[in-house]
Amino acid sequence: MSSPKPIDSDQRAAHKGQQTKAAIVEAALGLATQIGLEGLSIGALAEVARMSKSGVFAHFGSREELQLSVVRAYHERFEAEVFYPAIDAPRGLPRLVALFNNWTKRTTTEIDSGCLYISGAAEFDDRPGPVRDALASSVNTWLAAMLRAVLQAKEEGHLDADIDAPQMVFEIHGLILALHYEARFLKTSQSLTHTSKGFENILKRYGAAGAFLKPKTATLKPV
Amino acid sequence: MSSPKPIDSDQRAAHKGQQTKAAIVEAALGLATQIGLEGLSIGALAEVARMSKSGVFAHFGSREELQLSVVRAYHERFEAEVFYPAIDAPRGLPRLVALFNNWTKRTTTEIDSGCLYISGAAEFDDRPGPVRDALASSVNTWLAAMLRAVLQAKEEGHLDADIDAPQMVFEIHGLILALHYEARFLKTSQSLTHTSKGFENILKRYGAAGAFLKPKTATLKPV
DNA sequence: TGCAAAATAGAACGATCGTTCTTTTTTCGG
DNA sequence: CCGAAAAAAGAACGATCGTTCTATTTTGCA
Repeated sequence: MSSPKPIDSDQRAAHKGQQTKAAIVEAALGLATQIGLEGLSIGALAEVARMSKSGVFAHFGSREELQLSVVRAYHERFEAEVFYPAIDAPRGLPRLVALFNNWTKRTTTEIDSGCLYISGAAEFDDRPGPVRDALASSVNTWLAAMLRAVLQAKEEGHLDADIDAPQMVFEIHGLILALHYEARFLKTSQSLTHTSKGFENILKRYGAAGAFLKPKTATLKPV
Repeated sequence: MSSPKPIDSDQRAAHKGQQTKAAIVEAALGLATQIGLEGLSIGALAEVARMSKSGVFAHFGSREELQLSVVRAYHERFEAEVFYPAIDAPRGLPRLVALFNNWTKRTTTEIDSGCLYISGAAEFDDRPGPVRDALASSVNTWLAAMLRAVLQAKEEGHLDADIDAPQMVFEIHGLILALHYEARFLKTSQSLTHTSKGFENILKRYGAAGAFLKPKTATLKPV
């Protein structure tokens, strides 16, 4: 019908509005990981972004849509930082280990900033709506990826054939949650060590041969 | 000096003010576990308690003091429900198992209401102040009790002599956190089963003989 | 039973919240 | 480089927040 509209919904040839919107979401992501999605206020965000309240608001139309944008941005970042780098590792146990190590590394980084999937779960655990759905969907996607990695490690013979894969993912998830809790809230110093050791224990119990853990100070020893 | 003042700081011969204050804290506890300590507003609390805002406020003098009262009340309840019933169990592994089972049971109950130690950690993890201190102190007290139970089980010979006790407590803590997260937020159905199985796995790995887990449907089988 | 003290209510405050509306500024293709 | 469209700013709204002050009601001992 009309003249060629800009089809780009993301980066390329981005108009001014899309650029500043991305910058706002970036700032909002920083605020939300620190003070939570619920604590994220448009006024405070405008101050950080050096804009007017209404200028910020216009990009989203509602606070809920802003929160959804933040969740989506966090999801993308999590994918790019934890998931994608790990699928370079060989299918099976190496990939599972890579996923866990990336997850641990990211959680360790987030000791200062906070994890949106954890703070968001606490804030929205009985507050139905699109934000809760988006958060839960992201987390479930990630846990499903972990489950897939475990199942593949089983198929490849890197783990015992009779293991309960969801059980293993649950235990791994617990390690990460304990790491975040004790390191960020309780400021326990040994949390990272406990997490690594806990993962080793899990691997052993589920039949992984050898030490597959790859701390950043040690070299990887393949089987 | 003066005439005999009422020495009672708690229940006995409580004046009207202390009674209603207890009732307010009770209501506040219910609100806070659902919507969080930060979400707890005096207006909403007054409505639940069927009182005026200022009437509620007068009992605490500040919102922060109200939050502290809620944390203290939660601590007492946690102690009464999880800790004290377990010290009836024999020192060593039975007591450790009892502590864990009580913890799990309480967390399961809290799937509908929420755990203040978990939501509070997410809300106050980088918000310094008395509320954060009170929360962290309570949690540390509880984790120290768990550590003590593990050490005693080691002394009694119920666990291997060379185990890393803080490591074991960390892993157990992870199970509870994963139970709360997956059951309350993700609404995963198998969470409780995964928690029990995870505890069995931990017990085995740390050298506990026999099945010490005591689910409510099965009978306890002592060694 | 009377009366001071304690407890509760009521009204109002400044601040901040999300949102709407209007106006001004900036962008960018013809 | 002009002018329509997009983007940003500004002001104001009703609501709610924690808190303060004053007035009213209730309590409980002498």
